[in-house]
Amino acid sequence: MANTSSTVDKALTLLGFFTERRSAAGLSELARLSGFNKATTLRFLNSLEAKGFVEQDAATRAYHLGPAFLRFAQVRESSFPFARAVRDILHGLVEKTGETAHVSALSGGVLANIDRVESKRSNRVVLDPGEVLPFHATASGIVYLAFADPDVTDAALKAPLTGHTAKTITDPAAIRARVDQARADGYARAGETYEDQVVGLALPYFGPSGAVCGAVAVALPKARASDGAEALILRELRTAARKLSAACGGALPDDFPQVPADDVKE
Amino acid sequence: MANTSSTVDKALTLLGFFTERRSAAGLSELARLSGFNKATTLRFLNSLEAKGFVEQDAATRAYHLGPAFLRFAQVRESSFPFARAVRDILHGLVEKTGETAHVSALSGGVLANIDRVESKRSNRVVLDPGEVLPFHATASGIVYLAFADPDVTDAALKAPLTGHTAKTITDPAAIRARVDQARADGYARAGETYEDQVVGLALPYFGPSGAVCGAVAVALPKARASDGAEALILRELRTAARKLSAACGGALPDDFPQVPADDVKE
DNA sequence: CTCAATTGGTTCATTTATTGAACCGTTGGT
DNA sequence: ACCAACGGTTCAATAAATGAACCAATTGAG
Repeated sequence: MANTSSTVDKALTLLGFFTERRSAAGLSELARLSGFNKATTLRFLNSLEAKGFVEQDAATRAYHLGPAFLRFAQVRESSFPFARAVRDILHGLVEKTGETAHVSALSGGVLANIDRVESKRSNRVVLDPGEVLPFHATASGIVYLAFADPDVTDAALKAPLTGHTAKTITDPAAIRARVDQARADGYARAGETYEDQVVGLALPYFGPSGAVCGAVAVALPKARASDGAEALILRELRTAARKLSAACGGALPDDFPQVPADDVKE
Repeated sequence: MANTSSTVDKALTLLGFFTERRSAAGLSELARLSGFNKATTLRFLNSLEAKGFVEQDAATRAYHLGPAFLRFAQVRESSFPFARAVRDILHGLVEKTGETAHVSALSGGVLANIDRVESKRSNRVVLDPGEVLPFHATASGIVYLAFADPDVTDAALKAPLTGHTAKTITDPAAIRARVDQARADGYARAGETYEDQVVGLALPYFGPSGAVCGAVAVALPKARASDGAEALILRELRTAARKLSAACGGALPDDFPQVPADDVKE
């Protein structure tokens, strides 16, 4: 991945520093985060602002994501009504499983949450929309790598693997084993590798060319992760992955593994 | 405004060529539209693609807006839940007036539709989401200019004013008179200046610093544009503009003109 | 079945925009 | 009054953007 070293590339990375937690940031802060010179950062911000990708708060002088995203999200949506489909599918998953569900997609080299619907239970898993999911520490990431281009997988495993909990696996060889397992199983399971007390189950979904687009996952408290519950979730995830692939104009591959055992009653 | 001629600026303008009508475009087409060299255009597209701002269809090789917009729209929304408020307000307007309503915002130097909800009547005005509204030919544009910074207004009137219908006003002085009128009235009306047989009514809404953010408008077929109907619409638009300003963290200015005559019964 | 036109994409010398250290004026804390 | 950190500006040095010419692959007409 490294540095493609194109100016627009750099400018666009600035946008990636805006997250739910840090929804606004000042010039110096962004320069520090990005490693760019302050003058450079400012020029980028001005360009981004001119096109509505960031906005500057007149009072605090801090920058935040601009209204262009509302507009372009609309345009994309009108020709490619994906967000709506995702939303419906997630609601279905939450209703059927009772747990928090989320969908991620590869966007700019990272797997990022596209949308999420939370469980209605009081003890539930909470996720940030737009959150970036580390490949090695989440079920979504593992299952994505399992069906991704080998180059992508290699690149992801070469990157530094940061620990998130005591159980996070950071040995590339061990991750690779999990990835291979996920490819054979057709799903991935992550037990407390990203957040304590949280278990994740994920399936991939595919685009028109048959390439993997992202993952759909359910996250639940470890206490409720019984075999029966997980089997149910995997069954629901499979139909969700199928619908999601359809919404992208794709489909699950013909040789995609049956999920729990084989309860073929479509 | 002219051309700041920064590389990122140029790259970002490519995104503007994707509209509801032209949701995908090939390399040559984009190069033609933008006037950039093919090589340049390709480099831009590659950078944009690397960050998820465009995607390339594997089969047709055409580009379309990427999933990054879904993600960033989410992030922006989570810290600044505007789209949701807009949607609710528009539904309210459509219910009360029976006509198509839309909200626009300045984004990248142009006034672009943020969202729209169509009337349920069979004879209704149809709008494209993400559509760019010409300042001089729409009620939204006029009323925006009326409350915008004088520099912005001057710049907009210096740009070439293209005709859209037989009734489009293209004389800068005449437009300026309309703008001044709109500032005095607190609203703008455009009769068939953008689309034949369509009348538009628009009010501005304001952000935290008291600066105008965009416009909220109702568009209806000329045949239904009776005085009574328009008065009702203006009344509803005013409450919509107030809510919308609140959603931005702003408010209508204290000296904002009362709309129809004065039916003060809040 | 050819020919010509158009497509997406590549190359590389020229040029032009990008870069960053040092700078300025403000602001906010002590 | 001080200092530090802020947002923003300047300008020579330099690295990156540019674009005409060039491929290879489709496409469509005669």
